[in-house]
Amino acid sequence: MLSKSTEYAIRALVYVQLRNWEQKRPAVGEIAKEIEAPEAYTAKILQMLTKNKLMDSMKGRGGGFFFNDNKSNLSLYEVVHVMEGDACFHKCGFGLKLCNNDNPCPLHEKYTVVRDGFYDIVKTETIHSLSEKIKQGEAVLNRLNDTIDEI
Amino acid sequence: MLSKSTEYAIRALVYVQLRNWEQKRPAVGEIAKEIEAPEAYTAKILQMLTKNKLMDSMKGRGGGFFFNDNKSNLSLYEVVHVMEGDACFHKCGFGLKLCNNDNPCPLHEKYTVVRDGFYDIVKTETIHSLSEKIKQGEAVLNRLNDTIDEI
DNA sequence: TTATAAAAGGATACCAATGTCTTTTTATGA
DNA sequence: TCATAAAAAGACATTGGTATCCTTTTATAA
Repeated sequence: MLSKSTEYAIRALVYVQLRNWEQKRPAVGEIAKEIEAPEAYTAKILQMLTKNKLMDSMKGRGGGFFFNDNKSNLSLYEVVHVMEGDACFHKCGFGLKLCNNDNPCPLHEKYTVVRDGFYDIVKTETIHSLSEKIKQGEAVLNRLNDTIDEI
Repeated sequence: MLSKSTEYAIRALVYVQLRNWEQKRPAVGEIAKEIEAPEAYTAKILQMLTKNKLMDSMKGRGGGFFFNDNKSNLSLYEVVHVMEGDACFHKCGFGLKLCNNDNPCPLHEKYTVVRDGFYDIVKTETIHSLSEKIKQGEAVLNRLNDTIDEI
C-alpha cells in the first residue's frame, strides 16, 4: 500500500496536469480542495515535489503549480521514489533481510509475482496516462469528478 | 506491504509450528532470537496472537507457545486481519474513499488485479504451508536456516 | 511603487507504530 | 511447599508519518 502522502502527491500531480491542459496553474488551496486533502499538508507535499523537480512552481500573484514541458511525462515510480523511497519494490514480504531466489523465504515465489506486478504498474502508468483517463471520463479524481467543471 | 508487526507475527507463528512439530513449546526469548525480532516487542505480539486465539500459551515453568490441534491450520489472512485489519485488501490504490467498478479511479483496473493477487496469497498460504516449506528445506526462516538445528 | 497573492521555509503538534521496562499472575519442577 | 520459569499486563519511551501554523520570500496586478 502506498503512503497517504504518496497518494496525495499522485492525486495532486494529476490535478495539476488536468488544469495545465486548460492553461491554468492551480494554487495550493485549489489543489487541496480538489484532491480532498488537508491544505497545509498538501502545501508541504507540493513543496517536496517541486524541490525534487517533479513539477514546477511560480511564486507571487498569478503563481501556482505546473509542468514544464520537458518534464511533462512522469511515471508513478518517480513519484513513489521521491515520496517514500523504493523499499516496497525490493523488500521481502516475509520481512527477511536476506531473501532471494537462492535463499527464498516461504513467500518468495508468490510474493515476488505480486510485487513485480505492482512495480510494472508504477513504471508503466504516468501522471499523463492517469490524467488522460480522467479527461476522457473513463475514471475519476474524487468523489464526483464534477467539481473540476465548477471552477 | 505488511507492517513490521505482522511480519514478526507470521515469522513467530511459523517458528512455533516448527518447534511444535518437534514436541517443543518455545518461550518468548527463543522465538524472538530465532525470528530476529526485539524480545520485548515480540512478547507483545505473541500476547496479541494468543489473546485473539490464533495460538495458545501456557504460563509458568515448562510453559511457552503452541498450537492447539483444532486451530492448527491458520491462513495468513487471519494473521493480517488480527494484526493490522484488512484495509490493504479493500483500499483504493489512488486513495479515493469511493472507488469501484462503476466509479473507478484511474488505477482501479490494474491495481485491483495486484491487490487481488495479494489477497489470494494470504488466503491460500497458511502457517502450516509456510512451515512445511521450511521443514522441507525449500525455504528459510532467517539468515541461515541452521540455527534451528543448533538448539 | 506598493499592496497583494502566492510558494517556500521553519517550528511545532498529534498520533499510531514500534520498542522497552517493570510488576503481576500462574504453573510446575525440585 | 516453594523457588523458579514463564506469560500477561500495564506504563512508558521513541520514532516516523501526518498535520497545522506562522514567518519569509517573491512575483505581479493595480
